[in-house]
Amino acid sequence: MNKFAKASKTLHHAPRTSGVERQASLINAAASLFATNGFTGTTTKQIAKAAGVSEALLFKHFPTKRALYTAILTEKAHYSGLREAVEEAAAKREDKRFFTLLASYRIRKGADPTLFRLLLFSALEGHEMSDIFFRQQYRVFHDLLAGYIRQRIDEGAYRSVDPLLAARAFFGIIVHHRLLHDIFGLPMHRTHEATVEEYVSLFLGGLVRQSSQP
Amino acid sequence: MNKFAKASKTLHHAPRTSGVERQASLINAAASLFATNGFTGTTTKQIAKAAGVSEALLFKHFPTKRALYTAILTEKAHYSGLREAVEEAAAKREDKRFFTLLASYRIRKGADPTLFRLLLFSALEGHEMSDIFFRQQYRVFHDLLAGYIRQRIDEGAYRSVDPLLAARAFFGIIVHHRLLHDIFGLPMHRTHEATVEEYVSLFLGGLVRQSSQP
DNA sequence: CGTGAGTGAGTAAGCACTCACTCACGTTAG
DNA sequence: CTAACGTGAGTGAGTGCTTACTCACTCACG
Repeated sequence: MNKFAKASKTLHHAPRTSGVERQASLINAAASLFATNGFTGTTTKQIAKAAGVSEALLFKHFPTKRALYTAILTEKAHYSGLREAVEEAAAKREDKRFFTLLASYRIRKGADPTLFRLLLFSALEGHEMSDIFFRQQYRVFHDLLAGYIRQRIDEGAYRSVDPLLAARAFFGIIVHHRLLHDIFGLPMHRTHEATVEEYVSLFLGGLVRQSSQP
Repeated sequence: MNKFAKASKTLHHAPRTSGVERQASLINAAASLFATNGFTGTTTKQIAKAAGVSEALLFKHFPTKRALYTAILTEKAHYSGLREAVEEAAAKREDKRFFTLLASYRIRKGADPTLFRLLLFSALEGHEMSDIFFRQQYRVFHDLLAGYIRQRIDEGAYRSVDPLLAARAFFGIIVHHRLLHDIFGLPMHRTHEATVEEYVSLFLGGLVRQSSQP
């Protein structure tokens, strides 16, 4: 990581980068291009150019274009530490906070659509890593959500719905929002926060007015 | 349509097909391939083979591969006559039927995922016809739904929610269901009818139990 | 001076697309 | 009734270009 100090010795010729750094920069460049143009829509020439190296070097690091794609999906499959915060809200039975956390993790200012696009492309194009990528990015929260709903039904707090379908419904609202705005390019019509609040309120409270006058 | 009678005259050489028929068979073959592999993932050779003609003939009908893709999106942009049935339910204020109709139009036995896949691919790959295709396939019902919800809010039947967001939430549940099953290949865990009913009930009634005991 | 980062110049296969051509068939001139 | 003809369906064999991938090679650095 202290390569820069050494690099100053040789000014005229480019300083050499370590293998892991180069690999990372190739993965980043490729991920962005694959997310934009898909697997078949991206050429190894484009990737090499974006990473600032020759195509030959790309193939020194990854034996095939497909292997590079696989490496990206494997690397990007890791998720951030949202789970802990969500589980805390779940333990305290803070329903609104629980759902708001889940929703605003995906609906927020400056959320990067790269992962979402990669996920969709990999599923549509039928890449072999698609399943694993899907499971890691998606299934984790899906199961967490379904488990919480089941628990709250058992406690009598929620209506007796199908927990799996309810979880999918909530995810549907969120995922669809991203589909509309990140993929189809629809403009936002409310702020992220107001949108999340409305979605959560709708999901928890439903649409039909509960008769307060009998 | 009586080409086959004439065909019996000449056995050794293939009977000729009219231009419009050939065009239609090319569009069908191409639509299926584009839906499966995307635009860049499909070759003109594959399309020609699937339609049973030479590549040269394909280019007699469509000047470029892109023109063929555009022709498909234009043709497939038309939707069936669901709107009338939905508007009838809306006029009668049959809430449950209204939402069930909309949902079961997309969630039903043997629903063809081709259109959905084409829509997703065209949006992801950024084709110029994507917008029009999206509008025709999607926006129509979206606006219809938002309009109905707004009306029912004015009549005091629904809670005072944002009609646009509510419409998107409902569509989200449905679209996400198709995403999971048609694109990600998740198995169904209930019947189509039971699933639709649960989704509609969830959307209309919400998740949280309404306190019947004060 | 050995190791490994890095590349220019390939290669064979595949790509979208073209061209010169054949042939089926309905129309029409003799 | 037939023969010549025009039109349009249909194709085999290309075209130039791009693709994923390779190889022989250079050179920076510990």
